[in-house]
Amino acid sequence: MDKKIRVRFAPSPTGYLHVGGLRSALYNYLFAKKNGGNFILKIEDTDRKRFVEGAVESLISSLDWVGLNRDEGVFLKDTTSNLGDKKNIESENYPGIMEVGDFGPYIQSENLAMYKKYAEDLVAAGKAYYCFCEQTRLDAIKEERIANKQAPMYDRYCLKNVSAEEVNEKLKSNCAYTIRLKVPADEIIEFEDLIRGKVSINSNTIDDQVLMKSDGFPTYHLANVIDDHMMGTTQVIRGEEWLPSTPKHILLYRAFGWDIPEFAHLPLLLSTDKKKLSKRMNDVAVEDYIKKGYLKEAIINFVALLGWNLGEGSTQEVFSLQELERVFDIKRVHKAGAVFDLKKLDWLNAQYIKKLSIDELYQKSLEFFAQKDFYKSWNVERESWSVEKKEKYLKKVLQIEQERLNNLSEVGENNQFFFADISYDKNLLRWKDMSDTALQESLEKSIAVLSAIDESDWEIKNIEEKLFVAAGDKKGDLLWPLRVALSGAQKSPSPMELAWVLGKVESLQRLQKALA
RNA sequence: GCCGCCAUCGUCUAGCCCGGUCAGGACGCCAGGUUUUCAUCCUGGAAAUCAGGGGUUCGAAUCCCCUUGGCGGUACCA
Repeated sequence: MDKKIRVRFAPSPTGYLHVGGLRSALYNYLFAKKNGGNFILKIEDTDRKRFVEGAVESLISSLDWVGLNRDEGVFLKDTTSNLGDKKNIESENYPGIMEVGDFGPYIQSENLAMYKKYAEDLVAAGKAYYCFCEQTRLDAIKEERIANKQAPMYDRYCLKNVSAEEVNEKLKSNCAYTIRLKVPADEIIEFEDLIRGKVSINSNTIDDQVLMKSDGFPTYHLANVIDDHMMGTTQVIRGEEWLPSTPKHILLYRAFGWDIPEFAHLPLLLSTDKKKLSKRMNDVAVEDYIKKGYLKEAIINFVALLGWNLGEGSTQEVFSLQELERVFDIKRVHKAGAVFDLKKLDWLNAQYIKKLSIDELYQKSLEFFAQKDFYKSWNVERESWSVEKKEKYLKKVLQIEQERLNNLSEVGENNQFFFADISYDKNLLRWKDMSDTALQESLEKSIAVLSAIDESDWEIKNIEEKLFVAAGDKKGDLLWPLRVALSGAQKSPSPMELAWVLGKVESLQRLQKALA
């Protein structure tokens, strides 16, 4: 019987969650769900130089927003209520962060003593050694090796020249030290990657990796292996940048005598210049996409498709998270890197916006309306309106805009005539080479038609019907001037839609103005 | 430099394992249509000599070898 599947997403708090990280998280999550396993979030914060204040919280809230729920690991304090009676303790190092589950700590900086102990065990077993070399010496040998066209590796000076007594003395006198892995020579290290198949590397090309830094923190390699083992991680699913260091990790698992998890290395996400997507470039933080008004469904769907597809002749491209949980197969993940191209995201987002109910669209749009100046002044000018009346009006606007929106931040943007008085060149009212009198007649006809419709019958269908009857086969003659009179714009939704949103009174007023 | 990974339309990709459809789909782009404009929607189109070269084979995107290119790693960063 196989062990219960346990996978984890393990970001470093060096900034916001970016799309590459989101994809790693998503694939881990999907793998867990598909296989009835646990999805865990741990934090790899062993590098205090690159630590960014608030990054842990930001990482978690992005993950939460997108809906990748964890079974264990690190949570924001106010989101732990639905986790049942799992062990639940407050983080030592991060206020407001909770660690939930039986395999903690889930934050590496809270586990320092353990890493140190295991590193020392390795030394005692002769599989690692103390190194007292200073950075200047390290830099020098590196330079020399590069000059000689050799791989810039550590020369094992401390292993060969420092005796056990000397080590003890230096340790006693508080000399700065690191602990290095003693990498065996002439060994072919081989492993089966879930995505790439067999990968092998000669141990001679692996440096004696530092396991414990002189500041008392473990390096990624040591900490990662130890807590993955402690957490019972069964599959390590991570970015391709880790592929070359996997043999080091395997060596460590072996040195400890532990079971080696399976590995899956995801292809990199590339920017349009085909370079690894970097945080330096804009538009990589999940938060940015949230702010721009992308729906989580679209982001998830898009990211899932970057390097994965259903296959088996299927051409399906629109997937819900729930669907992905059922059909995701890590074996179908691509090997090649994928360029992160926004065009398809926009299209997907538009698809998901169209699926929203008006209530949902309204709820999601409010915060974006609130940022718009045209909305703010409209809101002030309508202070006599009840909250319900405003809501009703906005929902009408949204109903018209729904099929025109690529993202929520565009809301109202292209239809500001719904919110403000309009001004336009009177010539715009003219349909083709219509004469002045024809234009006047057209506008008067519209006024007559709209006036005759009762407020209670003020529906798009009905308005349209009446207008079409009045227009006969010369629709442009009636509809174009009406549309411009209502919108003041060259491009806009149809006149019936405009009239419907604006209401009878305002529509008639705008028509009168056009006539004047 | 050294080590490793990868390679099908502009982009995401199907097909490759088990050789044999004009190399299929989607986004984007172009054109036309859908009871005025915009959007939606529909239809059609351009778009990859399957990185290149050599094999194997009656036949290769698919199997083998070489080359090239791209990317990643080469830290007391992750």
